[in-house]
Amino acid sequence: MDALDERTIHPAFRGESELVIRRLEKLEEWRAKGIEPYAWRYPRRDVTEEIRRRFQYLEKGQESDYVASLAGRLMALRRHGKACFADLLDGWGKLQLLASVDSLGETGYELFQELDVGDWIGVEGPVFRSRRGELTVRVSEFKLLSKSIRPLPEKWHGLKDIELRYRQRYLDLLVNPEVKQKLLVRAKTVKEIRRFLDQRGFLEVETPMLHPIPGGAAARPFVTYHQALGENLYLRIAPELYLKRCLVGGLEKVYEINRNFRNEGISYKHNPEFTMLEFYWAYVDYLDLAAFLEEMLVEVVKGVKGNTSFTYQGSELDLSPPWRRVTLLEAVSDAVGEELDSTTPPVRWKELAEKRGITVEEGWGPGKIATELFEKLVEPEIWDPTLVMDYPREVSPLARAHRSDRFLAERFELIVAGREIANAFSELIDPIDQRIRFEEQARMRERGDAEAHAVDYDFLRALEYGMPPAGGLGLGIDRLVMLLTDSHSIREVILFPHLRPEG
RNA sequence: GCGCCCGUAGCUCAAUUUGGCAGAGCAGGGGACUCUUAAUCCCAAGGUUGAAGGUUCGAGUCCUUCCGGGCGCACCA
Repeated sequence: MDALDERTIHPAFRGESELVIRRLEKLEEWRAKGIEPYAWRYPRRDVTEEIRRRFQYLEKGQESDYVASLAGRLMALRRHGKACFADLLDGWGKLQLLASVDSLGETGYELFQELDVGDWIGVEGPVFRSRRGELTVRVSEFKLLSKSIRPLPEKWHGLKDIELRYRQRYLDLLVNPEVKQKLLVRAKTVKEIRRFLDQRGFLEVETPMLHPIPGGAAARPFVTYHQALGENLYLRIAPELYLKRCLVGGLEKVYEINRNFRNEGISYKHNPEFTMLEFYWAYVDYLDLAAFLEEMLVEVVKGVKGNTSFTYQGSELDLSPPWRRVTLLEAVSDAVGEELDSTTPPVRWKELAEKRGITVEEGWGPGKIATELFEKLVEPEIWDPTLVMDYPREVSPLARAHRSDRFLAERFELIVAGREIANAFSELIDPIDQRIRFEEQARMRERGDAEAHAVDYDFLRALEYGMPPAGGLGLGIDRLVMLLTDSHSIREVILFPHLRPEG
Protein backbone atom coordinates (compact mmCIF):
# COMPACT_ATOMS: atom_id res chain seq x y z
CA MET A 1 0.00 0.00 0.00
CA ASP A 2 1.32 3.41 -0.92
CA ALA A 3 2.00 5.91 1.80
CA LEU A 4 -0.81 8.33 2.39
CA ASP A 5 -0.06 11.68 0.87
CA GLU A 6 -1.35 15.12 1.70
CA ARG A 7 -4.43 14.64 -0.45
CA THR A 8 -5.68 11.43 1.11
CA ILE A 9 -5.10 12.33 4.75
CA HIS A 10 -8.19 13.58 6.49
CA PRO A 11 -7.69 17.29 7.20
CA ALA A 12 -7.91 16.64 10.92
CA PHE A 13 -4.67 14.69 10.78
CA ARG A 14 -2.58 17.03 8.67
CA GLY A 15 0.50 17.97 10.58
CA GLU A 16 0.27 14.93 12.85
CA SER A 17 3.38 13.01 13.69
CA GLU A 18 4.66 10.25 11.45
CA LEU A 19 3.52 7.73 13.99
CA VAL A 20 -0.07 8.77 13.57
CA ILE A 21 0.22 8.90 9.79
CA ARG A 22 1.69 5.41 9.77
CA ARG A 23 -1.23 4.13 11.81
CA LEU A 24 -3.72 5.80 9.50
CA GLU A 25 -2.03 3.91 6.68
CA LYS A 26 -2.43 0.68 8.57
CA LEU A 27 -6.08 1.46 9.11
CA GLU A 28 -6.53 1.68 5.37
CA GLU A 29 -4.55 -1.50 4.89
CA TRP A 30 -7.02 -3.42 7.07
CA ARG A 31 -9.91 -2.02 5.09
CA ALA A 32 -8.12 -2.89 1.84
CA LYS A 33 -8.01 -6.47 3.06
CA GLY A 34 -11.74 -6.39 3.61
CA ILE A 35 -11.48 -6.20 7.41
CA GLU A 36 -13.43 -3.54 9.26
CA PRO A 37 -11.02 -2.15 11.88
CA TYR A 38 -13.87 -1.01 14.16
CA ALA A 39 -15.87 -4.09 15.03
CA TRP A 40 -19.48 -4.16 16.19
CA ARG A 41 -19.17 -6.80 18.88
CA TYR A 42 -17.05 -9.59 20.21
CA PRO A 43 -18.51 -12.48 22.17
CA ARG A 44 -15.74 -12.84 24.72
CA ARG A 45 -16.37 -15.52 27.28
CA ASP A 46 -13.51 -15.06 29.72
CA VAL A 47 -11.69 -12.34 31.58
CA THR A 48 -8.00 -12.36 32.42
CA GLU A 49 -8.33 -12.50 36.19
CA GLU A 50 -10.60 -15.54 36.07
CA ILE A 51 -8.27 -17.37 33.66
CA ARG A 52 -5.34 -16.56 35.90
CA ARG A 53 -7.13 -17.98 38.92
CA ARG A 54 -8.42 -21.08 37.15
CA PHE A 55 -5.10 -22.12 35.68
CA GLN A 56 -2.87 -21.37 38.63
CA TYR A 57 -2.10 -25.08 38.81
CA LEU A 58 -0.45 -25.33 35.38
CA GLU A 59 3.23 -26.27 35.52
CA LYS A 60 5.86 -24.61 33.36
CA GLY A 61 5.41 -25.87 29.83
CA GLN A 62 2.07 -27.50 30.64
CA GLU A 63 -0.92 -26.76 28.40
CA SER A 64 -4.60 -27.10 29.25
CA ASP A 65 -7.20 -28.05 26.69
CA TYR A 66 -9.37 -25.08 27.65
CA VAL A 67 -9.82 -22.59 24.84
CA ALA A 68 -10.00 -19.15 26.38
CA SER A 69 -11.83 -16.27 24.76
CA LEU A 70 -10.61 -12.83 25.76
CA ALA A 71 -10.83 -9.25 24.62
CA GLY A 72 -8.78 -6.23 25.53
CA ARG A 73 -6.10 -3.78 24.57
CA LEU A 74 -2.65 -4.79 23.36
CA MET A 75 -0.16 -3.25 25.75
CA ALA A 76 3.10 -4.76 24.53
CA LEU A 77 4.45 -6.73 21.60
CA ARG A 78 7.63 -8.79 21.80
CA ARG A 79 8.35 -10.06 18.34
CA HIS A 80 10.63 -13.02 17.75
CA GLY A 81 10.46 -13.68 14.06
CA LYS A 82 7.95 -16.43 13.57
CA ALA A 83 6.50 -16.04 17.06
CA CYS A 84 5.34 -13.05 19.03
CA PHE A 85 4.49 -12.49 22.67
CA ALA A 86 1.95 -9.85 23.53
CA ASP A 87 0.30 -8.45 26.66
CA LEU A 88 -3.45 -8.15 26.61
CA LEU A 89 -5.05 -5.78 29.12
CA ASP A 90 -8.72 -6.07 29.98
CA GLY A 91 -10.77 -4.57 32.79
CA TRP A 92 -9.41 -7.11 35.25
CA GLY A 93 -5.72 -7.26 34.44
CA LYS A 94 -3.12 -8.41 31.97
CA LEU A 95 -2.50 -11.77 30.41
CA GLN A 96 0.22 -12.81 28.01
CA LEU A 97 -0.54 -13.98 24.49
CA LEU A 98 1.65 -16.03 22.20
CA ALA A 99 0.96 -15.79 18.51
CA SER A 100 3.04 -17.84 16.10
CA VAL A 101 3.09 -19.20 12.59
CA ASP A 102 2.31 -22.57 14.15
CA SER A 103 -0.87 -21.38 15.84
CA LEU A 104 -2.16 -18.93 13.24
CA GLY A 105 -0.70 -20.11 9.94
CA GLU A 106 1.37 -17.93 7.62
CA THR A 107 -1.45 -15.58 6.62
CA GLY A 108 -2.95 -15.25 10.05
CA TYR A 109 0.43 -14.57 11.61
CA GLU A 110 1.25 -11.96 9.01
CA LEU A 111 -2.00 -10.20 9.89
CA PHE A 112 -1.19 -10.40 13.61
CA GLN A 113 2.13 -8.70 12.88
CA GLU A 114 0.16 -5.73 11.56
CA LEU A 115 -1.26 -5.03 15.02
CA ASP A 116 0.03 -2.10 17.05
CA VAL A 117 0.34 -1.56 20.76
CA GLY A 118 -2.90 0.14 21.73
CA ASP A 119 -5.17 -1.83 19.41
CA TRP A 120 -8.19 -3.58 20.90
CA ILE A 121 -8.45 -7.22 19.89
CA GLY A 122 -10.39 -10.35 20.70
CA VAL A 123 -8.50 -13.63 20.89
CA GLU A 124 -9.16 -17.31 21.28
CA GLY A 125 -6.81 -20.11 22.13
CA PRO A 126 -5.68 -22.70 24.64
CA VAL A 127 -4.23 -21.65 27.98
CA PHE A 128 -0.72 -22.80 28.85
CA ARG A 129 2.21 -21.85 31.02
CA SER A 130 5.33 -20.77 29.19
CA ARG A 131 8.78 -22.21 29.87
CA ARG A 132 9.55 -19.09 31.88
CA GLY A 133 6.42 -19.63 33.94
CA GLU A 134 4.09 -17.01 32.49
CA LEU A 135 0.45 -18.00 32.03
CA THR A 136 -0.26 -17.49 28.34
CA VAL A 137 -2.97 -17.87 25.74
CA ARG A 138 -1.76 -19.49 22.52
CA VAL A 139 -3.58 -17.40 19.94
CA SER A 140 -5.36 -19.66 17.48
CA GLU A 141 -7.76 -16.97 16.33
CA PHE A 142 -7.89 -13.23 16.75
CA LYS A 143 -9.99 -10.32 15.61
CA LEU A 144 -9.17 -6.63 15.44
CA LEU A 145 -11.88 -4.85 17.44
CA SER A 146 -10.73 -1.26 17.35
CA LYS A 147 -7.71 0.28 15.70
CA SER A 148 -5.69 2.75 17.74
CA ILE A 149 -4.18 5.52 15.70
CA ARG A 150 -2.30 7.32 18.44
CA PRO A 151 0.69 5.78 20.20
CA LEU A 152 0.30 5.15 23.92
CA PRO A 153 2.72 6.71 26.42
CA GLU A 154 6.02 4.97 26.86
CA LYS A 155 5.70 1.59 28.52
CA TRP A 156 8.49 1.82 31.08
CA HIS A 157 8.43 5.37 32.38
CA GLY A 158 4.75 5.72 31.71
CA LEU A 159 2.99 9.04 31.76
CA LYS A 160 4.63 11.42 34.22
CA ASP A 161 3.63 14.85 33.01
CA ILE A 162 1.08 15.90 35.60
CA GLU A 163 -0.87 18.09 33.24
CA LEU A 164 -1.17 15.33 30.65
CA ARG A 165 -2.13 12.87 33.36
CA TYR A 166 -5.12 15.03 34.27
CA ARG A 167 -6.02 16.26 30.81
CA GLN A 168 -5.81 12.81 29.26
CA ARG A 169 -6.88 10.82 32.27
CA TYR A 170 -7.77 7.83 30.08
CA LEU A 171 -4.06 7.42 29.34
CA ASP A 172 -3.19 7.84 32.97
CA LEU A 173 -5.71 5.12 33.82
CA LEU A 174 -4.28 2.88 31.18
CA VAL A 175 -0.62 3.05 32.03
CA ASN A 176 -0.50 3.97 35.72
CA PRO A 177 -2.19 1.19 37.67
CA GLU A 178 -2.36 3.15 40.93
CA VAL A 179 -4.83 5.55 39.31
CA LYS A 180 -7.39 2.81 38.92
CA GLN A 181 -6.59 1.56 42.40
CA LYS A 182 -7.42 4.95 43.85
CA LEU A 183 -10.69 5.09 41.95
CA LEU A 184 -11.62 1.69 43.30
CA VAL A 185 -10.92 2.88 46.84
CA ARG A 186 -13.07 5.90 46.18
CA ALA A 187 -15.96 3.82 44.88
CA LYS A 188 -15.64 1.42 47.80
CA THR A 189 -15.58 4.27 50.30
CA VAL A 190 -18.77 5.79 48.95
CA LYS A 191 -20.40 2.37 48.85
CA GLU A 192 -19.45 1.65 52.47
CA ILE A 193 -20.81 4.98 53.61
CA ARG A 194 -24.09 4.31 51.83
CA ARG A 195 -24.27 0.86 53.31
CA PHE A 196 -23.60 2.16 56.81
CA LEU A 197 -26.27 4.83 56.59
CA ASP A 198 -28.81 2.68 54.77
CA GLN A 199 -28.47 -0.02 57.42
CA ARG A 200 -29.33 2.54 60.06
CA GLY A 201 -32.46 3.68 58.36
CA PHE A 202 -31.22 6.77 56.60
CA LEU A 203 -32.96 7.71 53.37
CA GLU A 204 -30.84 8.89 50.48
CA VAL A 205 -32.34 11.93 48.78
CA GLU A 206 -31.37 14.26 45.96
CA THR A 207 -31.83 17.97 46.46
CA PRO A 208 -31.36 20.77 43.94
CA MET A 209 -27.99 21.64 42.46
CA LEU A 210 -29.38 24.89 41.05
CA HIS A 211 -30.26 27.22 43.88
CA PRO A 212 -32.08 30.54 43.61
CA ILE A 213 -30.31 31.54 46.83
CA PRO A 214 -26.96 29.91 47.54
CA GLY A 215 -26.89 28.76 51.13
CA GLY A 216 -25.75 26.25 53.68
CA ALA A 217 -22.14 27.36 53.79
CA ALA A 218 -19.94 30.41 53.67
CA ALA A 219 -18.59 30.45 50.16
CA ARG A 220 -18.63 32.34 46.90
CA PRO A 221 -20.94 30.57 44.44
CA PHE A 222 -20.85 30.02 40.70
CA VAL A 223 -23.59 31.97 38.97
CA THR A 224 -25.55 30.71 36.04
CA TYR A 225 -28.58 31.97 34.18
CA HIS A 226 -31.95 30.47 33.42
CA GLN A 227 -33.15 31.72 30.04
CA ALA A 228 -36.86 31.00 30.36
CA LEU A 229 -37.15 32.39 33.86
CA GLY A 230 -34.83 35.25 33.10
CA GLU A 231 -33.09 34.95 36.44
CA ASN A 232 -29.79 34.00 37.95
CA LEU A 233 -29.33 30.64 39.57
CA TYR A 234 -26.43 29.48 41.67
CA LEU A 235 -24.66 26.14 41.64
CA ARG A 236 -25.11 24.90 45.13
CA ILE A 237 -22.42 25.47 47.72
CA ALA A 238 -24.11 23.01 50.12
CA PRO A 239 -27.33 20.98 50.30
CA GLU A 240 -27.88 21.81 53.96
CA LEU A 241 -30.94 24.02 53.80
CA TYR A 242 -32.82 21.59 51.55
CA LEU A 243 -31.97 18.59 53.67
CA LYS A 244 -33.29 20.44 56.69
CA ARG A 245 -36.51 21.12 54.80
CA CYS A 246 -36.75 17.35 54.49
CA LEU A 247 -36.74 17.10 58.27
CA VAL A 248 -39.49 19.72 58.47
CA GLY A 249 -41.38 17.44 56.09
CA GLY A 250 -41.10 14.57 58.52
CA LEU A 251 -38.18 12.59 57.11
CA GLU A 252 -36.22 11.76 60.23
CA LYS A 253 -32.95 10.48 58.78
CA VAL A 254 -31.81 11.73 55.40
CA TYR A 255 -28.52 11.94 53.58
CA GLU A 256 -27.13 13.04 50.26
CA ILE A 257 -23.79 12.28 48.64
CA ASN A 258 -23.27 14.70 45.83
CA ARG A 259 -21.33 17.53 44.36
CA ASN A 260 -20.92 21.01 45.79
CA PHE A 261 -19.47 23.91 43.83
CA ARG A 262 -17.47 26.72 45.30
CA ASN A 263 -16.05 29.58 43.32
CA GLU A 264 -12.77 29.77 45.17
CA GLY A 265 -9.11 28.95 44.85
CA ILE A 266 -7.80 25.66 43.54
CA SER A 267 -5.17 23.89 45.60
CA TYR A 268 -3.94 20.45 46.56
CA LYS A 269 -6.97 20.19 48.84
CA HIS A 270 -9.51 22.24 46.89
CA ASN A 271 -11.30 21.51 43.64
CA PRO A 272 -14.08 23.84 42.44
CA GLU A 273 -16.46 20.90 42.50
CA PHE A 274 -16.12 18.36 45.23
CA THR A 275 -18.21 15.62 46.76
CA MET A 276 -19.81 15.90 50.17
CA LEU A 277 -21.80 13.62 52.35
CA GLU A 278 -24.35 15.45 54.40
CA PHE A 279 -26.76 13.72 56.71
CA TYR A 280 -29.43 14.99 59.11
CA TRP A 281 -30.83 13.00 61.95
CA ALA A 282 -33.83 14.01 64.03
CA TYR A 283 -33.73 13.97 67.85
CA VAL A 284 -29.94 13.79 68.23
CA ASP A 285 -27.41 16.47 69.12
CA TYR A 286 -23.78 17.06 68.17
CA LEU A 287 -22.48 14.81 70.94
CA ASP A 288 -24.48 11.90 69.54
CA LEU A 289 -23.04 12.74 66.12
CA ALA A 290 -19.47 12.69 67.40
CA ALA A 291 -19.93 9.13 68.65
CA PHE A 292 -21.76 8.18 65.45
CA LEU A 293 -19.00 9.60 63.28
CA GLU A 294 -16.39 7.57 65.13
CA GLU A 295 -18.42 4.45 64.56
CA MET A 296 -19.07 5.26 60.90
CA LEU A 297 -15.52 6.11 59.94
CA VAL A 298 -14.10 3.07 61.66
CA GLU A 299 -16.53 0.79 59.89
CA VAL A 300 -16.04 2.47 56.53
CA VAL A 301 -12.27 2.53 56.77
CA LYS A 302 -12.13 -1.08 57.94
CA GLY A 303 -14.38 -2.05 55.06
CA VAL A 304 -12.14 -0.30 52.58
CA LYS A 305 -8.65 -0.89 53.94
CA GLY A 306 -9.09 -3.82 56.29
CA ASN A 307 -7.88 -1.92 59.34
CA THR A 308 -7.91 1.55 60.81
CA SER A 309 -4.23 2.41 60.79
CA PHE A 310 -2.21 3.06 57.69
CA THR A 311 0.53 5.27 56.31
CA TYR A 312 -0.31 8.70 55.01
CA GLN A 313 2.43 10.69 53.27
CA GLY A 314 5.12 8.81 55.14
CA SER A 315 3.62 8.97 58.64
CA GLU A 316 1.44 6.58 60.54
CA LEU A 317 -2.22 7.50 60.83
CA ASP A 318 -4.46 5.66 63.26
CA LEU A 319 -8.20 6.25 63.02
CA SER A 320 -9.19 3.90 65.82
CA PRO A 321 -11.40 5.50 68.45
CA PRO A 322 -11.76 7.10 70.84
CA TRP A 323 -10.41 10.16 69.09
CA ARG A 324 -8.84 12.98 71.02
CA ARG A 325 -11.34 15.68 71.91
CA VAL A 326 -10.41 19.24 72.60
CA THR A 327 -12.46 22.39 72.58
CA LEU A 328 -11.49 25.09 70.15
CA LEU A 329 -10.89 27.55 72.96
CA GLU A 330 -8.65 25.08 74.81
CA ALA A 331 -6.67 24.43 71.65
CA VAL A 332 -6.21 28.12 70.94
CA SER A 333 -5.34 28.81 74.58
CA ASP A 334 -2.62 26.18 74.41
CA ALA A 335 -1.29 27.58 71.17
CA VAL A 336 -1.01 31.16 72.41
CA GLY A 337 0.00 30.18 75.95
CA GLU A 338 -2.80 32.08 77.62
CA GLU A 339 -6.17 31.10 79.08
CA LEU A 340 -8.88 32.31 76.75
CA ASP A 341 -12.60 31.85 77.10
CA SER A 342 -15.89 33.37 76.09
CA THR A 343 -15.32 36.24 78.47
CA THR A 344 -11.99 37.27 76.95
CA PRO A 345 -12.52 40.87 75.77
CA PRO A 346 -12.53 41.59 72.01
CA VAL A 347 -9.47 43.86 72.24
CA ARG A 348 -7.44 41.03 73.73
CA TRP A 349 -8.42 38.71 70.85
CA LYS A 350 -7.42 41.37 68.40
CA GLU A 351 -4.03 41.89 70.04
CA LEU A 352 -3.34 38.18 70.04
CA ALA A 353 -4.25 37.80 66.39
CA GLU A 354 -2.20 40.75 65.26
CA LYS A 355 0.76 39.48 67.24
CA ARG A 356 0.53 36.30 65.11
CA GLY A 357 0.42 38.17 61.84
CA ILE A 358 -3.32 37.82 61.31
CA THR A 359 -4.91 40.90 59.82
CA VAL A 360 -8.14 41.45 61.70
CA GLU A 361 -10.71 42.72 59.27
CA GLU A 362 -13.50 45.08 60.06
CA GLY A 363 -16.49 43.31 61.50
CA TRP A 364 -14.56 40.37 62.93
CA GLY A 365 -15.73 39.61 66.39
CA PRO A 366 -13.86 37.52 68.96
CA GLY A 367 -15.43 34.32 67.61
CA LYS A 368 -14.12 34.90 64.11
CA ILE A 369 -10.69 35.82 65.44
CA ALA A 370 -10.59 32.72 67.65
CA THR A 371 -11.43 30.57 64.63
CA GLU A 372 -8.75 32.26 62.54
CA LEU A 373 -6.21 31.65 65.29
CA PHE A 374 -7.26 28.03 65.45
CA GLU A 375 -7.00 27.53 61.70
CA LYS A 376 -3.65 29.22 61.48
CA LEU A 377 -1.92 27.92 64.62
CA VAL A 378 -3.57 24.67 65.57
CA GLU A 379 -5.25 22.95 62.63
CA PRO A 380 -2.13 22.42 60.48
CA GLU A 381 -0.38 20.79 63.46
CA ILE A 382 -3.08 18.22 64.17
CA TRP A 383 -2.16 14.82 62.76
CA ASP A 384 -4.15 12.19 64.62
CA PRO A 385 -7.94 12.32 64.30
CA THR A 386 -9.16 15.03 66.63
CA LEU A 387 -12.64 16.25 67.37
CA VAL A 388 -12.45 19.98 67.85
CA MET A 389 -15.52 20.84 69.88
CA ASP A 390 -17.53 24.01 70.38
CA TYR A 391 -16.81 26.46 67.58
CA PRO A 392 -17.76 30.06 68.20
CA ARG A 393 -21.37 30.84 67.42
CA GLU A 394 -20.25 33.85 65.39
CA VAL A 395 -18.83 31.61 62.64
CA SER A 396 -21.68 29.11 62.78
CA PRO A 397 -24.83 30.82 61.51
CA LEU A 398 -26.72 27.56 61.02
CA ALA A 399 -25.70 25.86 64.24
CA ARG A 400 -27.53 25.96 67.51
CA ALA A 401 -26.06 28.08 70.30
CA HIS A 402 -24.28 26.09 72.97
CA ARG A 403 -26.64 25.10 75.78
CA SER A 404 -24.26 26.40 78.45
CA ASP A 405 -22.35 29.19 76.69
CA ARG A 406 -23.97 31.59 74.23
CA PHE A 407 -20.55 32.57 72.85
CA LEU A 408 -20.28 29.09 71.39
CA ALA A 409 -22.23 26.86 69.06
CA GLU A 410 -22.81 23.14 69.48
CA ARG A 411 -20.50 22.34 66.64
CA PHE A 412 -17.43 20.21 66.09
CA GLU A 413 -15.05 19.49 63.27
CA LEU A 414 -13.03 16.36 62.71
CA ILE A 415 -9.46 17.28 61.85
CA VAL A 416 -7.07 14.67 60.45
CA ALA A 417 -3.63 15.26 58.99
CA GLY A 418 -4.00 19.01 59.25
CA ARG A 419 -7.25 19.27 57.38
CA GLU A 420 -10.94 19.36 58.03
CA ILE A 421 -12.65 16.09 57.18
CA ALA A 422 -16.05 16.57 58.75
CA ASN A 423 -18.12 19.34 60.25
CA ALA A 424 -21.19 18.77 62.39
CA PHE A 425 -23.59 20.52 64.69
CA SER A 426 -26.72 20.49 66.69
CA GLU A 427 -28.91 22.22 64.15
CA LEU A 428 -30.40 25.60 64.80
CA ILE A 429 -34.14 24.95 64.71
CA ASP A 430 -35.39 28.12 66.40
CA PRO A 431 -36.79 30.17 63.49
CA ILE A 432 -36.48 33.46 65.33
CA ASP A 433 -32.84 32.86 66.23
CA GLN A 434 -32.15 31.72 62.66
CA ARG A 435 -33.67 34.93 61.31
CA ILE A 436 -31.44 36.99 63.57
CA ARG A 437 -28.37 35.05 62.44
CA PHE A 438 -29.29 35.54 58.80
CA GLU A 439 -29.70 39.22 59.40
CA GLU A 440 -26.25 39.39 60.96
CA GLN A 441 -24.89 37.64 57.88
CA ALA A 442 -26.75 40.06 55.62
CA ARG A 443 -25.05 42.97 57.35
CA MET A 444 -21.69 41.31 56.71
CA ARG A 445 -22.63 40.91 53.07
CA GLU A 446 -23.48 44.56 52.86
CA ARG A 447 -20.05 45.32 54.24
CA GLY A 448 -18.58 43.42 51.30
CA ASP A 449 -18.12 39.89 52.62
CA ALA A 450 -19.00 37.90 49.49
CA GLU A 451 -18.93 34.68 51.47
CA ALA A 452 -21.43 35.72 54.10
CA HIS A 453 -24.68 33.82 54.08
CA ALA A 454 -27.62 35.15 52.08
CA VAL A 455 -31.03 35.32 53.77
CA ASP A 456 -33.27 32.48 52.66
CA TYR A 457 -36.82 33.46 53.58
CA ASP A 458 -38.30 30.27 52.24
CA PHE A 459 -36.04 28.33 54.57
CA LEU A 460 -37.08 30.53 57.50
CA ARG A 461 -40.73 29.87 56.67
CA ALA A 462 -40.02 26.14 56.72
CA LEU A 463 -38.44 26.44 60.16
CA GLU A 464 -41.45 28.41 61.37
CA TYR A 465 -43.63 25.37 60.70
CA GLY A 466 -41.33 23.50 63.09
CA MET A 467 -38.24 21.42 62.56
CA PRO A 468 -37.51 18.65 65.05
CA PRO A 469 -34.31 18.90 67.07
CA ALA A 470 -31.63 17.33 64.93
CA GLY A 471 -27.95 16.84 64.35
CA GLY A 472 -26.39 17.30 60.94
CA LEU A 473 -22.98 16.33 59.61
CA GLY A 474 -21.00 17.05 56.47
CA LEU A 475 -18.03 14.98 55.39
CA GLY A 476 -15.67 15.70 52.51
CA ILE A 477 -15.53 12.52 50.48
CA ASP A 478 -12.55 13.61 48.39
CA ARG A 479 -10.50 14.44 51.45
CA LEU A 480 -11.34 11.20 53.15
CA VAL A 481 -10.35 9.31 50.01
CA MET A 482 -7.10 11.27 49.90
CA LEU A 483 -6.24 9.84 53.30
CA LEU A 484 -7.22 6.31 52.31
CA THR A 485 -5.23 6.40 49.07
CA ASP A 486 -2.18 8.20 50.45
CA SER A 487 -2.72 11.00 47.95
CA HIS A 488 -1.05 14.33 48.41
CA SER A 489 -3.38 16.13 46.02
CA ILE A 490 -7.17 16.12 45.77
CA ARG A 491 -6.70 15.81 42.00
CA GLU A 492 -5.44 12.29 42.47
CA VAL A 493 -8.82 11.17 43.74
CA ILE A 494 -10.97 13.11 41.26
CA LEU A 495 -11.21 11.44 37.90
CA PHE A 496 -11.30 14.63 35.87
CA PRO A 497 -10.08 17.48 38.07
CA HIS A 498 -10.61 21.02 36.95
CA LEU A 499 -7.98 22.47 34.60
CA ARG A 500 -7.94 25.57 32.53
CA PRO A 501 -9.21 25.08 29.00
CA GLU A 502 -6.48 23.91 26.67
CA GLY A 503 -4.91 26.86 24.83
C1' G B 1 -4.58 37.14 43.41
C1' C B 2 1.00 36.98 44.97
C1' G B 3 5.91 34.34 45.05
C1' C B 4 9.24 30.46 43.32
C1' C B 5 10.11 26.74 39.62
C1' C B 6 9.18 24.19 34.94
C1' G B 7 7.97 23.71 29.35
C1' U B 8 13.56 20.04 24.50
C1' A B 9 11.16 14.03 19.36
C1' G B 10 4.71 10.49 20.22
C1' C B 11 6.54 9.12 25.70
C1' U B 12 10.67 9.45 29.61
C1' C B 13 14.84 12.40 29.95
C1' A B 14 20.11 14.75 28.59
C1' A B 15 22.47 19.20 26.63
C1' U B 16 21.20 25.18 30.44
C1' U B 17 25.98 25.78 35.51
C1' U B 18 30.43 28.80 31.89
C1' G B 19 25.99 31.04 24.99
C1' G B 20 29.56 27.46 20.31
C1' C B 21 27.13 21.25 15.35
C1' A B 22 20.10 19.62 19.76
C1' G B 23 21.42 13.90 22.03
C1' A B 24 19.80 9.02 24.27
C1' G B 25 16.28 5.16 25.69
C1' C B 26 11.38 3.56 24.58
C1' A B 27 7.61 3.85 20.71
C1' G B 28 7.49 3.98 15.13
C1' G B 29 10.27 2.22 9.99
C1' G B 30 13.79 -1.71 7.50
C1' G B 31 16.43 -6.35 8.64
C1' A B 32 17.70 -10.98 11.91
C1' C B 33 15.32 -14.08 15.50
C1' U B 34 9.65 -19.79 17.51
C1' C B 35 9.52 -19.16 25.24
C1' U B 36 9.87 -13.53 25.63
C1' U B 37 8.03 -10.31 29.48
C1' A B 38 11.65 -2.89 29.94
C1' A B 39 13.03 -9.24 24.80
C1' U B 40 17.82 -8.87 22.19
C1' C B 41 21.09 -7.51 17.96
C1' C B 42 22.14 -4.50 13.26
C1' C B 43 20.60 -0.22 10.06
C1' A B 44 18.06 4.17 8.85
C1' A B 45 14.78 8.00 10.28
C1' G B 46 12.49 11.21 13.76
C1' G B 47 12.91 18.53 16.33
C1' U B 48 9.38 25.72 14.59
C1' U B 49 13.60 23.42 21.96
C1' G B 50 5.54 26.26 24.50
C1' A B 51 4.75 31.36 21.47
C1' A B 52 6.40 36.25 20.11
C1' G B 53 10.10 39.84 20.49
C1' G B 54 15.10 41.39 22.09
C1' U B 55 20.66 41.08 23.28
C1' U B 56 24.73 38.63 20.51
C1' C B 57 29.16 37.11 15.19
C1' G B 58 26.23 33.04 17.30
C1' A B 59 20.53 31.57 21.88
C1' G B 60 17.51 25.31 23.90
C1' U B 61 20.86 28.27 27.20
C1' C B 62 20.78 35.38 28.63
C1' C B 63 16.60 39.47 28.81
C1' U B 64 11.18 41.02 28.12
C1' U B 65 6.13 39.81 27.31
C1' C B 66 2.50 36.17 26.60
C1' C B 67 0.49 30.97 26.93
C1' G B 68 0.28 26.42 29.70
C1' G B 69 1.60 23.72 34.04
C1' G B 70 3.65 22.46 39.04
C1' C B 71 4.66 23.85 44.06
C1' G B 72 4.06 27.33 48.10
C1' C B 73 1.14 31.43 50.22
C1' A B 74 -3.71 33.75 50.44
C1' C B 75 -9.09 32.33 50.27
C1' C B 76 -11.80 28.08 51.45
C1' A B 77 -13.91 22.40 52.77
